Amino acid sequence: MPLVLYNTLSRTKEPFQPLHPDLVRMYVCGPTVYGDSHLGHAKSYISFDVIVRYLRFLGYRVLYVQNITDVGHLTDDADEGEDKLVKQSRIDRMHPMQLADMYTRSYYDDMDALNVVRPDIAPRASGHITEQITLIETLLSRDLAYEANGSVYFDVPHYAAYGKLSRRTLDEMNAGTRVEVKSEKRHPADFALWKRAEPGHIMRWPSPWGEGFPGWHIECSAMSMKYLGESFDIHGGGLENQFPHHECEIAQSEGATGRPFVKYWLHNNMVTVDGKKMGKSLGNFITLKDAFARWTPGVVRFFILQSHYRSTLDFSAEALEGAAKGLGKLVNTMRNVQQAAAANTTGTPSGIDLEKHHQAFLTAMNDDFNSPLAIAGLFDLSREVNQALGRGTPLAQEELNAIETFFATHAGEVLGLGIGTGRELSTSQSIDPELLSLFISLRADLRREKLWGLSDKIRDGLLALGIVLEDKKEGTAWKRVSAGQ
RNA sequence: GGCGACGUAGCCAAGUGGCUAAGGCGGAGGUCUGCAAAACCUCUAUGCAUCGGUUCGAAUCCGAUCGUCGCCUCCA
Repeated sequence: MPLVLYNTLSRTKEPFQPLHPDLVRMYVCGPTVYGDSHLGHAKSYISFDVIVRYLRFLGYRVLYVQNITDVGHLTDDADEGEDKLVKQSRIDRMHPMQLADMYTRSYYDDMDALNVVRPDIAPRASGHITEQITLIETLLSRDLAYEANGSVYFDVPHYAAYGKLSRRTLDEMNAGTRVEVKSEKRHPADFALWKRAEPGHIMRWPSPWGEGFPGWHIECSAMSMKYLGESFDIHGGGLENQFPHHECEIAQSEGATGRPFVKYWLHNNMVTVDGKKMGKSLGNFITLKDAFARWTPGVVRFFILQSHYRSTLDFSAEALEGAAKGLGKLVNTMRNVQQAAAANTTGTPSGIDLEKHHQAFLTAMNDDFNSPLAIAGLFDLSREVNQALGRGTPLAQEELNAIETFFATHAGEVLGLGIGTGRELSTSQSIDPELLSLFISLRADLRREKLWGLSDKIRDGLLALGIVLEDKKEGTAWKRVSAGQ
């Protein structure tokens, strides 16, 4: 089955056909950097990370652009609304750009920990004011925008296709109680392309309409088209950006170019807590830095990938603990294979059909990136492998290597779980392996003498330091306390 | 008020017309082990919010009802 993906534009799964045969151009809405990232950010960026990784795995060349929003958006629709970055910087007594830089670094720290591949281009809104002004001028010249008191608004009633992504009509929006009529706007649905800066406003740039700053949606249109062209393949983002943000992006972009903007719109669903959206407004968010204090980044990543990107994912400590155990099982299997391989024996084929598992993985991922189903397949393989290892008859070196490669590729690289790639996404501090092997050797002597009390003292003592010992036929293996503890 | 989702075992979560409803966690029992740990084996939803309907056949399609949530203001 070829790759199909759910396109919000059509509300159906469509076969994936990039505009150019081997090149995929993809844009994902990045964070507004005025605070630490939380689990919701992780779900979004891990989801699109796996999509990028999988497309590359399929052989596509992917150009991945993800912006950093450092201009901020207004906290409300009124003229006196304050830029979130400016507001936070006043609270923190920092320059807005200092704040933006601080949280940009914080964001990448968290994403690096989660093994999220960095975008190929990470443009900042503040660095692309010129491009945004140019785009606004184009819209003005096309009579799709108008100036009012130093601000510029998009003229929504003059743009017929408005609403095609979110499937809303202007009538419906008129009926809505939450769209306020602004005196400057000709129509309640009109949205700002450029805002006049009031005297105290710190973030301001010169423009043909006086000093001001860009509106809430124009940056993504300007930057995506600058780096990916007027038409590109995939645009991703959180579900809550579908309207108005992405609807406005389409209007601005297609209004300016007259060409289709994006072929596939992908939206990830949210992380919930007790069934409610995790977000800044509710104050129920868990920052990634807090989460990492309790679970390793790998566990967080695994937890997120165990549900589909278009499903909501309910956070609870119990669910995270379950994910930690599950990931530990896969990591153990990998370790078992590596230990068996280290024994360097000649052996017999186990009958494990890796090609079958590969096909199952492709089938799962080709169906709109069904990572939970793909992971279920990894557990199936894991069980087969452990059965084979426990059978007593050693496996051939080549087969063990093939299994190791399979895990390293599918779980480690495509899903980014780090398994078998030498990068287990663990935060625990390292322990000297040579010192450890001395203890293990000492304990082996004690066990030979059946001095169980002393040997158990070593095992318990190491456990207290976060090391688990496992006595096997081939000898004693050790590992850090299972991922996530 | 408008628009749109979702409701599968104690928890997380696949499955969207057809063998006995994936997988993980948890739980019960067992094998292995000096004891553990790890691993493996067996069991753990006659049932997919409820009630109707369509169909030879529905968790899957349609309708109603109940419940939860999202968007309509910045938000991944």
